[in-house]
Amino acid sequence: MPRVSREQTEQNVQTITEVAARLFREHGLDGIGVADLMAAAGLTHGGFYRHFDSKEALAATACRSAYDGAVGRWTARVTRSADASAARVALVEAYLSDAARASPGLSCPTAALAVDVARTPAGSAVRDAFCDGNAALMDILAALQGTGDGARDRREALGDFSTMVGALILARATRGHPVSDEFLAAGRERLLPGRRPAASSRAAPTRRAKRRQPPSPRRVGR
Amino acid sequence: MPRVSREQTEQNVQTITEVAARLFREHGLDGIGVADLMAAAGLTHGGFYRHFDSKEALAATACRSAYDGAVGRWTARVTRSADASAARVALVEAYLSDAARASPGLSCPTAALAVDVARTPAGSAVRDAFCDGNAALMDILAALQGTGDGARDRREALGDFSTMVGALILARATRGHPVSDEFLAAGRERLLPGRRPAASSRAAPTRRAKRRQPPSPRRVGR
DNA sequence: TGTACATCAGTGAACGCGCGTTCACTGATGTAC
DNA sequence: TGTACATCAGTGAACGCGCGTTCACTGATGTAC
Repeated sequence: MPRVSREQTEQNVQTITEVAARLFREHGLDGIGVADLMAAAGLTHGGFYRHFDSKEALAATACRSAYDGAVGRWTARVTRSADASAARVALVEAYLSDAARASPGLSCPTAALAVDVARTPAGSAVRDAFCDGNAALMDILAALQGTGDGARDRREALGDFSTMVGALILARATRGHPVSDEFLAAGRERLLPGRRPAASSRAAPTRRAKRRQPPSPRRVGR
Repeated sequence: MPRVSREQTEQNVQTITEVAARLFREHGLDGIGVADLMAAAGLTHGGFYRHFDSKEALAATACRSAYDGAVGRWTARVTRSADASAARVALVEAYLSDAARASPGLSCPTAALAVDVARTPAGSAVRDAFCDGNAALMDILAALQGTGDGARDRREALGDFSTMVGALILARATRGHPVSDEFLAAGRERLLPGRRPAASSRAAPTRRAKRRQPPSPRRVGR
């Protein structure tokens, strides 16, 4: 049933983009093909090039779409929080959660795509999309640091994010081994020292709640 | 010139493994083919299956080889250091250096392969090799923490390593942008607070050495 | 030690397959009158 | 508003290509005597 209404066309492009944003994160930029992407969007592969110049062009668009989603989720979490410090806690706990580990296709594009992007030529469209999106996330995280020094806020945000990305990637790579939970817990402990483990994490159930500490200031000793 | 001496055969297998250990890290497990790997080892692709059951089997062997190299380099650096604290500093500075960012094929297998491995089925040989090698690195790093508590040493090591891996991967993904240097610097600052930037890094040359601090204890406030 | 022969590491062509991309075609949509 | 027709989103076959893997072959190596 060819020739579809104008709004249906727009809807299809949107669906392809969103499906690609998910499947590229799950399988990598080279791990999923045009035909599979189109099939996942409920279409056949032949029509793909009426909407995108190439698979690489879709990858860039999908990457931006993935970051749009991430920025939206981060912003919503910040808005729901009482203050900047609570927002930072909420972001870190969501980032280093069982749910995030289990669903790379719906979680942070940076953690899912960074290594793929690093193997991409320097001027590529995907790389630009990645850098733009990543910068947007860093701006959100920097605004929550509250040191009163913009440059320092930024440095702290980059440091926080390095730990978040590393712990999440390591937890995913070791999924199934006990060390996977340990990475998530170590990342949270490093960024939110003294906080009790979130309910969703059962990294060390045997000694759960052994030493209940008062909620300490979020960054000890700086 | 077929049929080669027994020792030449062993040498060839060794060469294939080492070449694969480098090229898999550079291009990803799916980013380099058997023919290219064999060519890089100075051979043609036809003889490959006399030595390895499959490309995947080579990937597992190459992964172990990559970790053997990494463990050797880490151990050598520890041996050369005056004490555990100095060894930790040396490891972090080497890990988050310009040289490491520029040469994924010769640097940490975890940073190069973690995302690829995460997309691999849970029981795969590559994943096992990855987890074994990673555990060996964690043991080295834990032994340098010196909190006097083994479990805590391990947690600190996993936290350190999360930051190291995250900062290196992010620096690679953003290479060419100014933020790339910032990630390396932020990771070093986070793990080695108060230390002056190493000579190889010129992340912020304009305010270099503005505030020279005394060498502080390596982990403030814990 | 010397000779005859079996072994097998390496070669290069070939296989089937899946990929990104192209294209002739279809028929409902959107437009011109 | 109604009609005729051009447009073009989507289809499915086809293209060339590179991949992982197989295989018949070669001839130096290693061994049996």
